[in-house]
Amino acid sequence: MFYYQVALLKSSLYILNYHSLDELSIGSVVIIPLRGSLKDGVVISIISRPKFDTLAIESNTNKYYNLKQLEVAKFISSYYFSSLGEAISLFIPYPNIPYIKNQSIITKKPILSHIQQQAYNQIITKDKSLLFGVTGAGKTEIFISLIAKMLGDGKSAIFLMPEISLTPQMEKRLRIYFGDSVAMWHSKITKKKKESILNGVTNGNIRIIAGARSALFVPLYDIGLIIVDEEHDDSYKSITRPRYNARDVSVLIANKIGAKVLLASATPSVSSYYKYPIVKLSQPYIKRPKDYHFISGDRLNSSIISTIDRYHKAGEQSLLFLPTRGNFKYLYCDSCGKTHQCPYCSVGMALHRKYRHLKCHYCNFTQAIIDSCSYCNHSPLKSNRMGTVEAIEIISEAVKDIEIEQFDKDSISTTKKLKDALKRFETKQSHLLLGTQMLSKGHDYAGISLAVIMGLDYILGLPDYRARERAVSLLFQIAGRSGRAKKAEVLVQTGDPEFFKAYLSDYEIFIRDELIFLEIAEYPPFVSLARILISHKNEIKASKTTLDIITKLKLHTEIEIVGHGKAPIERIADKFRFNILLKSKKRVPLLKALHSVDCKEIEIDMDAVEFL
DNA sequence: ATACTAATATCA
DNA sequence: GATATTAGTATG
Repeated sequence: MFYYQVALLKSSLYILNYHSLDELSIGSVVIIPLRGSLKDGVVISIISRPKFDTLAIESNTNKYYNLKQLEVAKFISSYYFSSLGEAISLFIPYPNIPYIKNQSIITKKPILSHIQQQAYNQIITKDKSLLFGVTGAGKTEIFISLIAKMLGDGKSAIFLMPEISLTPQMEKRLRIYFGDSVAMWHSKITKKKKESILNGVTNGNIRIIAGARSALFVPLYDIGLIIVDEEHDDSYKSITRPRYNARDVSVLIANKIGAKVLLASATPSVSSYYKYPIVKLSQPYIKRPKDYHFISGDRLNSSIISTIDRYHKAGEQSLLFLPTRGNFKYLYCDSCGKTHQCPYCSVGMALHRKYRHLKCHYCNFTQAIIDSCSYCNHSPLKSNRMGTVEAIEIISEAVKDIEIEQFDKDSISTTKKLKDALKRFETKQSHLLLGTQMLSKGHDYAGISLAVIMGLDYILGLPDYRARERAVSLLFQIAGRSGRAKKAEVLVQTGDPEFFKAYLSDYEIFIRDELIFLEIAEYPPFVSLARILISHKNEIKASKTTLDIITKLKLHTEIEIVGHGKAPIERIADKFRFNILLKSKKRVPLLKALHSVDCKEIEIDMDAVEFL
């Protein structure tokens, strides 16, 4: 009889013990009984007979996790505070059949400019590097050359992008060089398609996996290179357990399997700039100067509208960025000043005019539009904050014959809608791209002569130690979308133009300044930072739990409790929320302290990027 | 005392 | 995550 520790897949449960008459290898995916039903588990280790009676493993499957996958999963579970089963579940197991592979594939290669070739030569000698190159400097050709080299060496490669919406465009470019040896992988790929891709991987036809976070966990054979494009993007951080950062885990995996890792961005994160060797790609193909203009205020005012109008009249296309999402508009009362809030969350109910209802963006509670104040009964209610929908209405009214493309999560919900919107813009059927974050995410649009950026002050004011980094990087990303083909104007709305002006010529100057600031203020990358989120239906209980945890944490002298209290969003889905923010010069004591309070009702967010 | 629901503990 | 167990509370 053999006894085993088994981690349960997709379960927050800790490791359980089972027995089997068969000798099973570590990493085997097995079926086990638990409370009368059958579950998937993974054999973690062989143990001697436990003191209690065990149940028998129901059956073995023909899938297994290899030791490297298990090691990485163990790290993820202990560093990001999830169960081992949850961490292993990120990975796709290997099938128990031999891989047919390892032959060298010769592909087409792009022709590199002298500058690109120099960058390539530097990257090829390093196991980790950060490619720092402005938008349009030709990073993609370098990626392709590196991947081609890997295929030539009989290895495979992973290419990560922060968002699914970026994959179609990159797929096109990769297919030109790699044809069917590249496959796209993300959560929207159908089960059937995924099966066929995994087939392709085992029979050696597919050697490159490109896609979002989950692409990192596809069981490729002999991975030689992991590329993390737009590495500064916070979308790489998972907001559900395990709360891992795919960029950081990429570096870890590359280390473990001896692969090369390349991070890349036009606006690298301050922390990656600090941590990794930089390869600069400074000269854009074609140097296009940009004209920056600054205006004050926080509304869509006449000077913004008249500028858009001027460009439209001249037959030029524009882009307008708003910080807040689609229908992010609240109802508020002119008389008592209160905002109409969700009954279950301490956030305003967003007005969705298209569907004529109010919706909570946190718990999806929906109700009909109300017309009098629920506190003082005053009517009518007013709506504030500019949403994309209202901005489009205002501009359509003011600018004659302008066709506007709403470019946000509410309207661009599918790949097809994205493609269609970009197509209309490309063929000049539409003249203005108006949207949120999505506009900043590396979609390629040629021929934009004017970029208008609103709401930077709102971002600067967020309760986040990276607020400045987010604002400046956003400005660079949006500005980078314009002037690909000709000289462009960038209109920036902010109350603090001096702050931004200092950095316009070079993002690196900002990074250096920010590093000095972060070192003095003792924030990452100079310390480790973690957030504990406590949430409970009963506010008193949540508050008490918070204080209990703090008492426990105070026993640990090597960590600092930065602060604690109600979360900026006090209540979500009828649960009261409290935050504790912790930091430590050394990562190990912080992890140790956090493991000492690890309990079920709380969520620990290591290297948190969101503080709401 | 009993019946029901909500909160909590436990699973090998 | 599902479910057995316990605590909590309304009811007669």
